[in-house]
Amino acid sequence: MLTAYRQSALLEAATRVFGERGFECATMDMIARDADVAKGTVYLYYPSKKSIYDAALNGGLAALDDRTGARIDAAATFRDVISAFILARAEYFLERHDFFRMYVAAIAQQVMDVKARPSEFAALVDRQTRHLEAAVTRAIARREIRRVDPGATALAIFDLTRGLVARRLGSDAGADFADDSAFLADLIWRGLAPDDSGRKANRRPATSKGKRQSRAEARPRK
Amino acid sequence: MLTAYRQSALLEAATRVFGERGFECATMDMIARDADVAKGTVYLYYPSKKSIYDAALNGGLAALDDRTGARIDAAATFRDVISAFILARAEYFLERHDFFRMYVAAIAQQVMDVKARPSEFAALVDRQTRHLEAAVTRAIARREIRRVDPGATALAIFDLTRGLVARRLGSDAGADFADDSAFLADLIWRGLAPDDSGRKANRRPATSKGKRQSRAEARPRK
Amino acid sequence: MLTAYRQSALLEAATRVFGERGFECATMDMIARDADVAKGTVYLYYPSKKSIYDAALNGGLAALDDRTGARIDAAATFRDVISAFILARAEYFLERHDFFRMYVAAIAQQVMDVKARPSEFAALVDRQTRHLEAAVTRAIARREIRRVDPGATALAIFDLTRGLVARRLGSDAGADFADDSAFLADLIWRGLAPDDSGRKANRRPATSKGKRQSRAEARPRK
Amino acid sequence: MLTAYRQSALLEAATRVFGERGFECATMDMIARDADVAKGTVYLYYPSKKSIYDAALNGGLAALDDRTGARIDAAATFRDVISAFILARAEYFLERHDFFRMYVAAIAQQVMDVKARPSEFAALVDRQTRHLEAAVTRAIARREIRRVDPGATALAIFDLTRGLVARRLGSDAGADFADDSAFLADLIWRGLAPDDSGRKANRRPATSKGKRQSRAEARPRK
DNA sequence: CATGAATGAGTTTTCATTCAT
DNA sequence: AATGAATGAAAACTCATTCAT
Repeated sequence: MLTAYRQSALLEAATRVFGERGFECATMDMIARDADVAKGTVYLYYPSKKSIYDAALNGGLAALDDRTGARIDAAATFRDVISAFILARAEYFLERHDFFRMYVAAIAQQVMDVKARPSEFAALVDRQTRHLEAAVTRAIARREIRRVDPGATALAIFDLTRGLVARRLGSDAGADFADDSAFLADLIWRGLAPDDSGRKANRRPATSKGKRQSRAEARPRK
Repeated sequence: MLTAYRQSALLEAATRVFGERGFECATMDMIARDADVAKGTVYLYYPSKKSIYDAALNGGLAALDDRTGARIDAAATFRDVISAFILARAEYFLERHDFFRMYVAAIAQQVMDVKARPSEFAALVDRQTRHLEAAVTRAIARREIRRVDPGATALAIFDLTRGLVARRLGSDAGADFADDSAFLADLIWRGLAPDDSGRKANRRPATSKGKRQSRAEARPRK
Repeated sequence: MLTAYRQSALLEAATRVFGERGFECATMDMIARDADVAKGTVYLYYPSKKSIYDAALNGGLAALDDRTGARIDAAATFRDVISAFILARAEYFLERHDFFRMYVAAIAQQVMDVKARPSEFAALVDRQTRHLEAAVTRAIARREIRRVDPGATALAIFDLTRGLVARRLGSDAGADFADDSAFLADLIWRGLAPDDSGRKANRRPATSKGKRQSRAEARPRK
Repeated sequence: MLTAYRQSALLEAATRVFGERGFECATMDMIARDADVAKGTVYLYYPSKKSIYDAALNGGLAALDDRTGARIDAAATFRDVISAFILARAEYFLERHDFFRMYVAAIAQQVMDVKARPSEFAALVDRQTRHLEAAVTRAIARREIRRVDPGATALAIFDLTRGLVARRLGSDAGADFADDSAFLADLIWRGLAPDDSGRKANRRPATSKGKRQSRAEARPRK
């Protein structure tokens, strides 16, 4: 159906425009023009500005999630999981600059709306770390890494990845991206190494066990 | 002078309003009302919405910088530097929720405006990691930590701190904040431990030396 | 022919929709949906929104007129004419709420458009009182009632009927409708009784003779 | 205060525009232009199109009510009450054509919105017949007129007046207005005359007593 | 210095009408 | 004949900014 084509063309246009100007500064007219249709046509497919925004954001996020999840599952060791997570996300975002911008803005928005009711976006963001968290748990069980809080660890990897991508997008170059991601993967891997033999730099044997709530973007699990 | 008083009252009001609604959704009227002056009065002190926004943002950022810098300088060991950085920033932000929200939105905005000209804000953000970067360099020289890229390391710590605070602000709880920050400090510290004796989890001796540009929020220094 | 069927189905749908929402708030889409055809199809039968509106309005009005005329003609005495007029109209409107709403709105609209060119609607409304007016004239000739201005009298009966129906439609009850219509018929009948013998409440022997223009909804006949 | 001046100038402009085009077709821009202010200025005084409409309608209605009430109270006999009611209203409306048009449209609208919740407008319309109804009740007690349903009677007078004015506004002339109103007053007066001696045209001694709900525009009293 | 009324450009959204299929 | 996707003009409402007092 042509409808499907229009729908996705509009979503792409919306991602472009929202990514470049942000929700408030984007206008429906810009989106329409970008998609080469008249303003009214956009409303044939999405009933409001908010709805096309949500569709673009959640759609992109779901795709990201699939990709990340698949890569994590394909990783043999936890060392590979870390790299897989960082690289999968970084690659996805680097392919889709505009979507990344929307994404960052949406995360920021979430921090703003303190009392926001649990949105689909929040749920998707949450899912993002879930996979990683599960991998951390498995790695602990396999003694690949020391006993750490899986949630906090997943979030740390998540935050580092986000920072990495943000910086890469800002700078024109992408040359030393491999170095940077390798550095982060290495940093985490070392930071999670099991407490063996005589290590000095090793206080606080981990964090307390009671804390499992620290969630992706901080929303309690339910 | 009364002028100074007004100026700062307006800045506080602006921080409150911008923090709660974001730049676009905040109105000059809200700010004026919050500061208990007439709308026109705001324009006596700041020539535009953007200008009062910038003043509020940069003012808060400068204060944060001072505080962070002082705490870092007071730290004896690098282990303490890490904690000092995380705690100084977290405390500042937790005291000033509204400012943190402005800050996060501003960072996001920066990611959005790809072609943004170097702003004062960008410069200030940059300065934030400078102090930390210098501390990393010193720690390497003192053999406290292994040879890593100081810039990348500083940014990693920076990103982790930001994520920590964002999560803390989102959730109502603040109980396990100490745990979380300790976990992160520990993770980094371990991750930076010198390569001694027989450690296994240790590939890639560091990252290449040529890369010093990876900057806070990624803009090349000028 | 199917064409005729479609045409009348559309008219019914239009009456329903216009009656419920008014001309401005009704949309062609609603009418099409109500008639179970596509939007474009409506335009195959009526060239514009206004035209389908007019067709629905004038069609309903013509039917009303036929019905009222027949009932008046069947009445033996003028007393019966009054009742026939009131009841014929009231019954018709009560059967077709939506049409009555259209009708009322159209009357109001006519009052609004001061400079409106003589419309078909105006002519039809005019015809409504003509029959009644003729009956009044005959009744006067037969000495059933005193010498009154037939036009003014017909309009008075017309107005009272309209008010009665409007009130009946607004309230849910329909119980005391018979009472109300009887009351009105009686009021008029008494008001028109010939000046005989010793009646006291009887000043001003009628109204002047020159005035025949007072027309239904006030437009001079042409 | 200038504010009061603006407020009433806007109300006048609104009455003019709403009276000429109706609620839907009137635009805020027209009102603003008519009042010689910018579009935004209207919103300084009235928060929405609906609100300025309501203010204009209810304001005009309240003034009408005051005027009518005063005139009725000043009437000595019930014969005078009838004339007073008709004339007071007719004069008011003839002075304010635009308001009358708004009024008629509002009444029509009420018929449309079957399920409309009791509006201020409905209450004001109701009040209009209350005064008259009370006068009818008094007249019955004084044996000036026969025993009729006061509510129904008041509404009949109300409807006749409305019809009269509507017709007068439509036609250019106003010449025979005195005649017409006198005719109506006479018609009603005769129709209400007490049942004395030997009158023929007199069936149904009035209407049943149980029916007091028939309300102006049909809303039950409370 | 302070005020707050006034402005009007700019945004979202609706819907009658057209026209290719 | 019938469809329904596309159009774009029009309208309510917002708000940064100005300026007379």
